[in-house]
Amino acid sequence: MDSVAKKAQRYHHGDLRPELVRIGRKMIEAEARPSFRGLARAAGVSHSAPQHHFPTWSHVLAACAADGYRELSADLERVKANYGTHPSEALYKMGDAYLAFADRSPVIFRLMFNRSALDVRTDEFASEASAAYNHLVRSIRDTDPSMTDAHFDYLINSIWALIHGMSVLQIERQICVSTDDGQTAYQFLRRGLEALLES
Amino acid sequence: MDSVAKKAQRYHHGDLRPELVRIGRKMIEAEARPSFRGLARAAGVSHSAPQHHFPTWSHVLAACAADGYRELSADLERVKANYGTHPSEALYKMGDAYLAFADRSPVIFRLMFNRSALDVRTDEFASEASAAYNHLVRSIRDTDPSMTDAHFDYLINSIWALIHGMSVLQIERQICVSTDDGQTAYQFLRRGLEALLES
DNA sequence: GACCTATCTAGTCAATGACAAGATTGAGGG
DNA sequence: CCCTCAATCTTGTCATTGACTAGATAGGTC
Repeated sequence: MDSVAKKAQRYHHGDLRPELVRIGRKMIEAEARPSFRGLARAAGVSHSAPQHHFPTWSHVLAACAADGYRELSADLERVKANYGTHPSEALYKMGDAYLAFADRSPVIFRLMFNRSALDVRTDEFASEASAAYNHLVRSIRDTDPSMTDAHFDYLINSIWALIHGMSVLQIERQICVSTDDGQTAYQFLRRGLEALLES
Repeated sequence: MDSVAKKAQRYHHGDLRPELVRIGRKMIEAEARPSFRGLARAAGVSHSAPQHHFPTWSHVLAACAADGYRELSADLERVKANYGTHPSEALYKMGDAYLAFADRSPVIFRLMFNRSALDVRTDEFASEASAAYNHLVRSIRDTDPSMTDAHFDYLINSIWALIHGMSVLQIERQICVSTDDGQTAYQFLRRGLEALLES
């Protein structure tokens, strides 16, 4: 009997919260109607056991969204570590990592940017979201450390908007390519980022 | 007794479907947990009356999303009518109209770009979405009728991504302004569009 | 006027979210 | 080592929900 099933047989799971987040992320991604009780079933515990870790289903969604930001942060950090000495290239590759994350986890990605669905505000969510954002901030600062605050404001908002928007269009399957020269969302994104950095 | 209440007293409502979409849009925007039965109550009919117009709740969501596209199209068309002789200016103002629509109806806006939540595909939704998109297509074509298809592909995707992304950041309250010179999302958007059009 | 179809009402059932009460167990202190 | 307390679980309950069904009403057409 594997470890998970064995744990399910014990009264005290011992590590239920992180397990619920891990299973929750999968369910939210894969099922049309993920639910609190479905999550409990998938974790092998009684229907209200998760409520001792998450008061409501909205708290589960917030925890899963925070976990999404955690993963996105790790992706962005890894890219920066590889291209740290080429700030513009780092930014293009961070955009690509953002696109790839959205492709891998489209439902969580949408949830991460849906303050109406996340009707609970948790510190965990806020701090993870902020950490991810700060990777982008530092990367843009690195492209020109002497830029004015006003120009930085323009760049951070327009660059993030372009990266985020391209990710949304991609997961909504709205990227339009009429020629057959193999242009991709990443190539459009890169050219757009180059244009914004030059402006 | 007003017309709506009078209709509610009759057995045959007579115009229930459009009424359900109108009420549904309001509910989806205003309530944390809009539901099929809540919609029926708000319309003053029995709990399963709406099912004769919408087989499932997902069909209600799809109809409301299509209605959102209908309204967005009207906004974009109105802007084009006013700035038709200045294609670039028309594009900037269409971006502003897009931002304004997202501000007015953030929940519907998110729903319109959430293929996972819209697990039914209706012809109505597809045609209204396509009509809205085509306003953008024509507007970009108008800025330079001689542009190549490959350049057009780059422009339509990056411009739409920038406009959409800026709208998402705005309704998620993520537009960051560190200076107090009154810069707005529209100003960032406009500068970004200028940069993309010049690239 | 009869018939048919569209559109409604009323009912049913399984699943759900949230809440409550009690059971189990792990950790800490005496 | 034992006791206590809190954390974490199980079981149960209730109102509401989505989807489905059966029957009632009424508008349109022939």
